[in-house]
Amino acid sequence: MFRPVKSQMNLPQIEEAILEWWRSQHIFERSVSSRQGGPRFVFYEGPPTANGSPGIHHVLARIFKDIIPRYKAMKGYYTPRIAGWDTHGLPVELEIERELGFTTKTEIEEYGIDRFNARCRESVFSYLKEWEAMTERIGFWVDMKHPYVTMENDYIETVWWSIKQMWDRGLIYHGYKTAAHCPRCGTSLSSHEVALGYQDDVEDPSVYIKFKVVPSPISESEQQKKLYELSREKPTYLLAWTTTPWTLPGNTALAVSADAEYTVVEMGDEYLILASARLEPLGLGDCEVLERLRGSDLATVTGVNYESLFNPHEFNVERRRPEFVNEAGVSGAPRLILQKTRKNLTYKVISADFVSMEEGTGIVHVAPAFGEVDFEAGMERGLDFVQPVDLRGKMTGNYPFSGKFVKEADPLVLEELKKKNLLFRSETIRHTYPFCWRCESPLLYYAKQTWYIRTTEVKKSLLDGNAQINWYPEHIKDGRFGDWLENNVDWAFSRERYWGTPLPIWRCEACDAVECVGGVEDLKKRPGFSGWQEPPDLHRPYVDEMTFDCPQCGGKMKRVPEVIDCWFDSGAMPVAQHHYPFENETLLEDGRFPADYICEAIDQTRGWFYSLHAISTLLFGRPCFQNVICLGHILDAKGEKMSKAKGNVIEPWQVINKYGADPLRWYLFTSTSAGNVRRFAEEMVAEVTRRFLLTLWNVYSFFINYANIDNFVPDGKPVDSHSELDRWILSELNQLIVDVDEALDNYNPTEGGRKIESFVSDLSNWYVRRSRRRFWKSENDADKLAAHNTLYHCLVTIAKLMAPFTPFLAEELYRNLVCTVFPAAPESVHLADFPVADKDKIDKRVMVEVQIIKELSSLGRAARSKVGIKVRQPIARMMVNAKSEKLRKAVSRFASQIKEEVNVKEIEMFDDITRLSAPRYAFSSSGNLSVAIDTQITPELAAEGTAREIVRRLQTMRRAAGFEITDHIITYCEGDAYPKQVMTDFADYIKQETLTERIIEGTPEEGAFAESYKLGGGTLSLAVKRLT
RNA sequence: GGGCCACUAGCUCAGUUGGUUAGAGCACAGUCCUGAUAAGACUGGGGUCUGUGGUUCGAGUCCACAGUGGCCCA
Repeated sequence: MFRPVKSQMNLPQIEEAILEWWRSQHIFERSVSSRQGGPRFVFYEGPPTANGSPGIHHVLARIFKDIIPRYKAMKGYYTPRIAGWDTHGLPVELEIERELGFTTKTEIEEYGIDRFNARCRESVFSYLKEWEAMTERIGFWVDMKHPYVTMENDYIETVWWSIKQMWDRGLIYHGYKTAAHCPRCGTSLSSHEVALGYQDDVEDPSVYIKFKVVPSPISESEQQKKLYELSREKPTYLLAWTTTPWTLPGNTALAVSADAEYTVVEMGDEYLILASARLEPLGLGDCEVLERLRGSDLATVTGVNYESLFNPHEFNVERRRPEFVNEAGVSGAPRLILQKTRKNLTYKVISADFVSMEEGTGIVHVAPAFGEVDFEAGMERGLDFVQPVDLRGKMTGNYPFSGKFVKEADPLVLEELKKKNLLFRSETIRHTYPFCWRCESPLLYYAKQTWYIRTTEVKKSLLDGNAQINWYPEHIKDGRFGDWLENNVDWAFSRERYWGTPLPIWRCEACDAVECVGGVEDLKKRPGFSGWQEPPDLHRPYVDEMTFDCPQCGGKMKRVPEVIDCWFDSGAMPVAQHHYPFENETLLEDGRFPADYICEAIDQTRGWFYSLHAISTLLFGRPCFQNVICLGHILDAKGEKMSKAKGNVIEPWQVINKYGADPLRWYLFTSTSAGNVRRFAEEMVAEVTRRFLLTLWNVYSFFINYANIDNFVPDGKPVDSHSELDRWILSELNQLIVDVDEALDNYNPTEGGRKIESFVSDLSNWYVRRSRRRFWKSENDADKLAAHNTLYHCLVTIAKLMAPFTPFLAEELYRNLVCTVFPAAPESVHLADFPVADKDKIDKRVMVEVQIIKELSSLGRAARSKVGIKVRQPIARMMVNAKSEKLRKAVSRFASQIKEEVNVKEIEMFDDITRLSAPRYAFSSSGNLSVAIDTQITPELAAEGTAREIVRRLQTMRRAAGFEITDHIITYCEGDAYPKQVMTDFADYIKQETLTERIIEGTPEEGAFAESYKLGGGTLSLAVKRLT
């Protein structure tokens, strides 16, 4: 006996009960341990930060992470899943800064790095409980009792080890990077933060500056020679444009486009040089043209020289020049070497591909201290580096505008240039400019020293490794991810912050020698080591206290101040989660590396996907994940990004509490492909529940109902039925197993889920619909048993197929269908094996035939509806055009099905259906199928129709009266002659269909449920009374 | 400014290697069916397959350009 089931379903309640049962029976742990000895399937969890509430996008990622290992476990793979938490990084610090009301780093340092970091440490798990609750509630099975945590000493130690590996191979260097810098907060901003603060319509100066050409007799072309002559005739100027006058003291080059044409024009007593294409836009089209030349004539090896606008030496500002020199232990790092004082300082014209002809003059002012392209050009060409602005945004040196904030210096700089007759034109412009998202100060691009990992060294290896990875969707591989790798630049991985893995590099205070430390023992055994504290904490400020003696000069070595990018932390998880190589030395050989599967959203191409791949390639020369599902983002129902400000954020708990986790899971799996952007609408979760989950539930409750009525007990043997209907659904079922297995094997839950949906629709709307009578009939014969067995087998198989998708519902079905009757069976569907298709049962022929039969039935119903004959009214015959042998066979095999479905007495094949005549026949056709129905209703057929009408009324009354399906009744009737006659003529039929023991003519007894109807042209009063 | 993805019915999505009249579900209207069903069936309205060119005997599908939206980078 199965546990009785109602046709209503309260999923949230069922799910909570199953969660409780899973917990108490340790089903997750056993689903892993029971497959020990099987092949390994390795999943890596990309660690979320637990200092914010999990959102709907986290649910999406976590269920896609979940489904594949669940499937693999059922396929016999040993698949432990370790949870992880990302605990470092700027977002954590910003949260604490906000709490403390800090806006500058000075405030943090005054507060104390120890206290600050202690607060960070506390805060990272502030939402841990909620994350754990959510993770469990949505059925993401992952070991949260033994997670890896990026801030733990062991984890940090492995990160140090991995950095040391790179260091030893010369892959780490100290270089420069241009970053957006907030002068008020005194810190660099990450690109994400910069993106938060763009403002449109910012008014800035738009000025044209004249740079005076120094005549040089050294010429490399005719044009250059001409230029020399011109510049001796009259003062000649290169005209450049800028919106940031305060950067002009830092100018050390002018850039032109090599292929573009430039013109020398006459302007009163002087000559100007600018791009020919910019003459008209600047209103200089009428000037007299003296010479035309190419950019490459200006930017020759020696270059046209021009006078420095502000010679830094005159204003007490340093002039440096990049040189590639070997710092002790650090190879090939560019350093900026101080240059000697020089009078009459001149700079060169260079050519560069960033020169635009769309704005300005076609000659670009280059200041390597400000701006990324400027800086890169400076490094490449060895340009001078002049930095006249400090980190607070104030002009240094002793310029007339020294001490002023850059924006305030702008007009003063222009005033100076005007005095020197170097200002050609001064206007203003409105454009987009970034501001600090916290304090709204204008951001300054500023070149700073940063530690780099030379990833470009292994670029080929990165690309080769990527070629071995299966990306879902595929286009990410050569698209977004492949492009990112193709354009690889060295990884600037240090951060001037506090709460992060400290960079394990120590520098000698005396001789500047640097050493990299690869672990705690490595550190402690250094000569003269001191500063260790118990219990150890490898974070700042404690690690900053640890010092040792310089092996070069014996001086004191102190750690450099930087921490590392938290993306490096998470990217090191394949080794760091196991504290490799300090523990688990066999990690690389014992099957725990690389991962078979990872899954995150698309933004991780430059985040975790990259950091994993880069670190693995750097350390081991091969990728650390083989298959990856890359999810698209979730937008709201209107296609807009969810944000707290817009108030369109979906709260996952609300959806789960209302509908349950499985409907949400099913919706997310099947609504669109994993890689697509998706719009989330709560109503769609409701729809999926109604359309699919409830349909399945009702098939299930239908089965339980009748199985219990008949005391059906499955025997566990393969179903062998002679019924064409059974053979059809079993064929479909086995095909479904093949399809779902293949879809999940190809990391495509969407495809697999949709196949299941379509099967369940067939099962409910054709198999059960067409089999109702077989379950309902009173004899317990072989056909009924076959029907029970077939439906049972279908439901059990679906439960197993759906287990990875909807683990709760699948469990509920499985526990009742299987565990109640087979005590020896695995007690959870998640401990069961994934179904294996019996391919012999797949019969394409029968599948095609049923398709035809369904279509013919539709046509029959359509023809009836055209002439207004209700389906309840039997008709004499339906003609089917007999176009092919295949069709004839299908019809003959399934004739009884069509007859019932269309409610027709006979099916006949007819060669030329068009010879039948209207109005006797009504036609309907679609594609190459057509049917005709006989519309003539004989009195016999009419009476039968009336009988069916009576049965229908009685059934409705039974239900309205609240009787059970199996209740037997007495039926009373009184009324006009015709309906009463029908009741008499069809008494047996009516009694059988409505479980009526006796039909009594006359007034019903007290307490009977009574109603009156107009039927067959007369009135009939009916009443039903339950027999006790 | 560059790259990637998407765009098919009011909404959510299918649409195989280019090949009959572009489909499904939801929603809407009418009719029917029903002792598993919160369902289902039939009919109907609703489509310049984002647009413009091109390749082809033939384009929703392939190519180019443009537009809109999303993401990433600058």
